[in-house]
Amino acid sequence: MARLSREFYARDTLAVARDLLGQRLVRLLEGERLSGRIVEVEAYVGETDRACHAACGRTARNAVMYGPPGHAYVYFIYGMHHCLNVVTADEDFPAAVLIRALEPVEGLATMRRLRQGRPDRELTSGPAKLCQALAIDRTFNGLDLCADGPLFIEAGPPVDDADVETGPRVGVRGDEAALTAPWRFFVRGNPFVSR
DNA sequence: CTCTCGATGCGCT
DNA sequence: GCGCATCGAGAGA
Repeated sequence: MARLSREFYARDTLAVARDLLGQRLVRLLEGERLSGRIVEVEAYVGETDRACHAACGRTARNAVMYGPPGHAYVYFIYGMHHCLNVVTADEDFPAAVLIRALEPVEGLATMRRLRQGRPDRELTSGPAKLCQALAIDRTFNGLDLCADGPLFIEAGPPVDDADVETGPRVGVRGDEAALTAPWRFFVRGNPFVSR
């Protein structure tokens, strides 16, 4: 399967979020492929989105969101967790899609080890869980997903509109618009969708 | 099953 | 200092 192109990411963020469902996130770890099917994402769109990390303008932390599309934006949260986003839309417009859940496909044994023997259902059913299962940390911040590197997204079988469900984003703070925007996209009925 | 709460590092006000 | 795009343990039902 082919690696997704820069053009895929250089589109409207909500369209990218929708289309990321069904694609394959791949992590190369010591020669092994760890991968999963993307089943849940959330869009964060520009400085007017009060839940977006760029809501207060550009800082050192969110600078990658202002860069070119197709790069990883990885941040550290709650003193112990990492979350993975992919940068979308045009350069200088801060937007990204948070990868919230995967259905594990390759490298299950290694994922179980990295997740300290948690049940398979809990290997990648959350944004910080999947980073732990795929050994993704801050050193991946700014990584080009379109280049020849240890982290990328491959094309997978598309998800039919009938199987896509949307809703408000999980765990966000902000104004009324940020709390109610239906910018969470997930595969209906998939057991690896968070909560 | 549901709910509550503590852990823990760091960027930003 | 404050607050965070979370997780998992523990308690109760």
